[in-house]
Amino acid sequence: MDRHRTEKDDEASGQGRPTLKTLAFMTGLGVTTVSRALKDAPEIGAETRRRVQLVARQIGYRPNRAGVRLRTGKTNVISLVLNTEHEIMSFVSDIIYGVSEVIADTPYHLIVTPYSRSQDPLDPIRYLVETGSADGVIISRTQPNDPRARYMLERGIPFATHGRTDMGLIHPYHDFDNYAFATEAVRHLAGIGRRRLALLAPPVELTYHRHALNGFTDALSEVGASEIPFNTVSIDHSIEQIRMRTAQLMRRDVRPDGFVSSAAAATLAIVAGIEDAGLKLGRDVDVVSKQSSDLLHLFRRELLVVNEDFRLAGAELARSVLGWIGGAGPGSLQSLSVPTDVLAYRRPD
Amino acid sequence: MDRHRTEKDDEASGQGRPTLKTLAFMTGLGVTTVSRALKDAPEIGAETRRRVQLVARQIGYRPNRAGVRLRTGKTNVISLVLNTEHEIMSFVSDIIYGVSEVIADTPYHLIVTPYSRSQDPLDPIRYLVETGSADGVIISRTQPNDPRARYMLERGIPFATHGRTDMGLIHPYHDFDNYAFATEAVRHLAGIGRRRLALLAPPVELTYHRHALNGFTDALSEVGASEIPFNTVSIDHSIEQIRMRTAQLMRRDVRPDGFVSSAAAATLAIVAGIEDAGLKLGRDVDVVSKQSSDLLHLFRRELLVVNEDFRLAGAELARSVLGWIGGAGPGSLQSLSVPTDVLAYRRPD
DNA sequence: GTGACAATCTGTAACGTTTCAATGTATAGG
DNA sequence: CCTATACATTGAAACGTTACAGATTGTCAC
Repeated sequence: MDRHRTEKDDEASGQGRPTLKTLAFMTGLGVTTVSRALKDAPEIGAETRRRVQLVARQIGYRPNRAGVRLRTGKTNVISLVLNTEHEIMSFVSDIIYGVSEVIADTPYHLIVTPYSRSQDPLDPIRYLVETGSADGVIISRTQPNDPRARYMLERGIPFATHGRTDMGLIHPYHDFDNYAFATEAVRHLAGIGRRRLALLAPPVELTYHRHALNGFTDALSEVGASEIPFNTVSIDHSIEQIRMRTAQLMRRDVRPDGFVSSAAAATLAIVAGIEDAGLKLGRDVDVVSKQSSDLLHLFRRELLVVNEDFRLAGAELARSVLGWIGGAGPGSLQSLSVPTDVLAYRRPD
Repeated sequence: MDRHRTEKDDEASGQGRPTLKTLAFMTGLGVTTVSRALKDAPEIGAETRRRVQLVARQIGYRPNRAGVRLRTGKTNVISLVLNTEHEIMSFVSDIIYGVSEVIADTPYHLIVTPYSRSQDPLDPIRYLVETGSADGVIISRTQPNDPRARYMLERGIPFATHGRTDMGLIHPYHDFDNYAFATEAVRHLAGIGRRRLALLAPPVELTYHRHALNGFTDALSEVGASEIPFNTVSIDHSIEQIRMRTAQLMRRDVRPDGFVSSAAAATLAIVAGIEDAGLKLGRDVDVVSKQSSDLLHLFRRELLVVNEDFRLAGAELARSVLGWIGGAGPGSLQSLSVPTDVLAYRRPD
């Protein structure tokens, strides 16, 4: 009764997911032929090919990922590597959605590989590469001299970075033009009469700190305004810290009459700090801020905003990785997203 | 020269990732023994076991996922199924981080499976189940009669829902107690003298719409306040729509003097609408809002907030799915998160 | 009619793992 | 001394796929 079922070639094969064997049985062909027919190999007769593909579609055949992966080493996986503590909130979901959009009609799956502040950022990358868990990787918080990018270049695994590196090595990236953002912001502030400007920059270790800073200082000298140093905090600091430092700064004799802020959440803190010091936004001081969703104008109408589209970034990053996997040259997979103009509040219609 | 390499048993095996074969060769044992030794099977000698495990650790052996998956059907994957359009922003990242935290020291990977508004929400679930792509699934936007939960229960695939169902079927879930939130919110508003309250509820199709609504109305009659209907919009509507409707409502003769808002982003819109109508928060009207990160008080100090911890939700959901996969009873894997008190603004120290 | 050649199709092996059914080796009981 | 019994270890097969080397046709030139 409990003899183990031995029907060697399970001709019935009505049970479970269809496999190549199922298709082979149904079409009366060999497994190899079916496999090749499905991928349009040239040595398969045109009619056979059509027949196989028809049957496959009818019964809803889907290649078994484990089978493919074991045989070929191809995982059909893109890994998005994220820092669990730093990444700004809406950022993450938008990037994910952007990536999803692009890989939706490919066989790729998106896996999220997190790492915490305490860890070496290289750890998750090493894991992915050593275990061969992904065909391509997307990283953020890119540094000028980024060990992760270097490591993956050495190992020859396709990846794309959110933000640029500066190591003289070529790899795909997508970046927001933070230099342009900062210059435009400064010009705008100068245009409305602001003369003493402060920059809330990204943390120094990230590449775009320099971009923002260079844009800021270049534009300062262009318009003849002066900088009020504000580099004891970055957008990575807590809301409370930024708020406190801003308030301190605003209580000084020589205080800024304009801010450039590299992140929306930080802007909330800046404004709070300004108001803590008893000053008023739009009268005593103006703030230009990046934002990734259209919320800052609800917060304070006086804010000046520039939009950064993270969903687009996600999509571009995914396209880049897929492109590299597909054999395109890494140098041709780099893109820079141009900031919108500085936008003042507009009453909704 | 280009003869294909035939060294059948690659005794050298110094190349590439170590496999069971590598370990077998190094220890002089059979592949089977090694496999069993690594998983502490009882019929393996104690010393052999130690020896194998030592060597495995030394050379950094990691089981090949594709091999395991092909042989056993176990994917070691948890899938988080997300709606690409509706999910509120910070929501997603926090959930992901919560899940990550829990699966960090398990062999599980997290894959994100998105679906768009246009799609049948059942589509991604069907895909996952049919292709056997995950050992467990997490879904959100749970409905009272949820086809996805029903489907997965039928197929016997472990899952957990963010939010409860109401079909008389038992499955793991994590939920925020929105009934308690709404009652507390109403009580608080009543406590500061508010008498005509409006509720900005979740969309009707989601289970927690009822929870919030019931809590709201129950507490209304308890405190003897009255409801100003505000059900032409839900938190799923756009910022602009909520803002407009709020403004309309606030211009009526009989207008609310208190709001209960089920989402932070929506609250920004409500406040904007209130101010569009020329009224002042804290004087003409008070608003109690849920929030998932501590930003609303920066927005307007007069806001009253209740915190919902999505990271916790993610962690609980992950624990539930893993528990079910591990054989625990689905009924024992349900949890409800109790709201904080209603919090007024407190000046930072 | 024979050989050459192209056009199609097919069996075998392998990827790394686990399960099944043995195999071998001591130990103890008779 | 033989046999039962437990213990430790093992090879073979299978999961679904693809690469490789053949195998089977039919066609055509001579």
